[in-house]
Amino acid sequence: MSSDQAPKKELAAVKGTHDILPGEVEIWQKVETTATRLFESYGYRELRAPIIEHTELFEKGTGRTTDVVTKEMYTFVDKGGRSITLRPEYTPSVARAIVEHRLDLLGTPMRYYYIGPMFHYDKPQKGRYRQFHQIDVEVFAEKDPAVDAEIIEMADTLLRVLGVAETEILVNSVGCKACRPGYSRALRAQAEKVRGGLCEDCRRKIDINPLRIFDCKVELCRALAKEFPQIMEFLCSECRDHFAEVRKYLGLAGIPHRVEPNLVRGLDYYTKTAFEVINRGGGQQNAVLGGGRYDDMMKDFGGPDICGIGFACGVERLIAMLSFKPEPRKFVYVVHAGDAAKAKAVELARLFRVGGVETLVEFAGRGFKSQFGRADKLGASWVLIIGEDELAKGEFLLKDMATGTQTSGSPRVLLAALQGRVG
RNA sequence: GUGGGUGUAGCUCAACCGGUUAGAGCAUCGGACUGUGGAUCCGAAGGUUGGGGGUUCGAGUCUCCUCACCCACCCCA
Repeated sequence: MSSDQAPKKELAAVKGTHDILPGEVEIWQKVETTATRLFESYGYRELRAPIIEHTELFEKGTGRTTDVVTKEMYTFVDKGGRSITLRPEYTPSVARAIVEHRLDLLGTPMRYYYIGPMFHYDKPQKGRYRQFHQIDVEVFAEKDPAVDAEIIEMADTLLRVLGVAETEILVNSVGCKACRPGYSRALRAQAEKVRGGLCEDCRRKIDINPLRIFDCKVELCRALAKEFPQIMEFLCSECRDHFAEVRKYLGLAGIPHRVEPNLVRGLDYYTKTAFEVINRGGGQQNAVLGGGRYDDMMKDFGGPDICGIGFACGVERLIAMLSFKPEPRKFVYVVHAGDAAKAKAVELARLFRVGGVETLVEFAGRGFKSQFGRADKLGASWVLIIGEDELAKGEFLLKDMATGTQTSGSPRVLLAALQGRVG
């Protein structure tokens, strides 16, 4: 019946998902290779986890009370009766892999990165898609604040190397199990006093998670929140020292940042350091990167007591800020006419490719003129000409499309000339 | 999940107050031009006006439903 009503529906991409076509995919490749090289230079290694996990992993890891878990997961029952979820975030998968493979006993640094798709069942809008992509970085078993600064430095460097401007790094500490309850109580008490002035959502937040009142965009709420106690005054000495050290190392690294006492994270597991990179010029979905420390997550969901810290960067949001124009490719277009020339075209193209030269052969059977037109339109740097004369001589013409000059020579001579000129 | 906006050719857009066969530019393909690109000229192809119902003698136009996209709330990277 759906096919009667909307015959084209099955031929369209699923709502909130997108094809990344040639022309745009080069930007993705640039971002991916840049991030990969950068992270590897810090000693981080790629850890690839499956796209699907047991639903329970996110319920325990991300948190049963979070919006992500309660209403935004792609969850289904597989044929074996298991509840399976398309990962909404990556951190729980890495934690799971560590426990499953006892990576903590290997003695190797537990510094991992990954770039791949995540899934949220949300209503799509700008900067928010059902399948989106994240660059994810995680460090485990490093409780030293210097590592907090290290990954913030990596995040900042990634953005700078990619040429992203107009961003700002916000940092905060959200405390720990020892000190945050006290702060929550103080916050709740203060919020209760001004309950009548708060919006409906914020009144609900008073009981659930008063810290999230700081996220509200309603003018009056923001004004009232300014008078609320600040977490810095409530941090225990350990958290206070930790935060001071993070800032010290950020300062030594020359990383500009702003302490934002109202910065809170959406996921339950964060402790101590929380940070975010926002796009100043961006619209509503202006958080391009966010993360923090989660020292209790592993233990809380039944694993070993290993602390962690990490961040996730939204690739779509990152790319939206890029003005990067990919370099035009340098390649050879082979013009050929006749069966013998076609066979020779295939042979020489193979030779060129082995020699590291990108070479395109088409078989549409066009005339010479039309083939040159194709080569021009596709942006070929050179045209290799294979016709009867060339076949007879065993020497072929190579035309430089920019200058129009043609040189004749054996395939190996021509290849050698090209090899010096391809990037 | 809740609101608002927009859907016409591959792309960007026309089409009066509801009125004949829904047009143009770009792109595509072909020809002028049978071994040499960008230009020019000529031609062709391309559409169930997102889909479905309703009103009407007549709907791209009005109306309802639906789908998709965009924007905001919400959430978050």
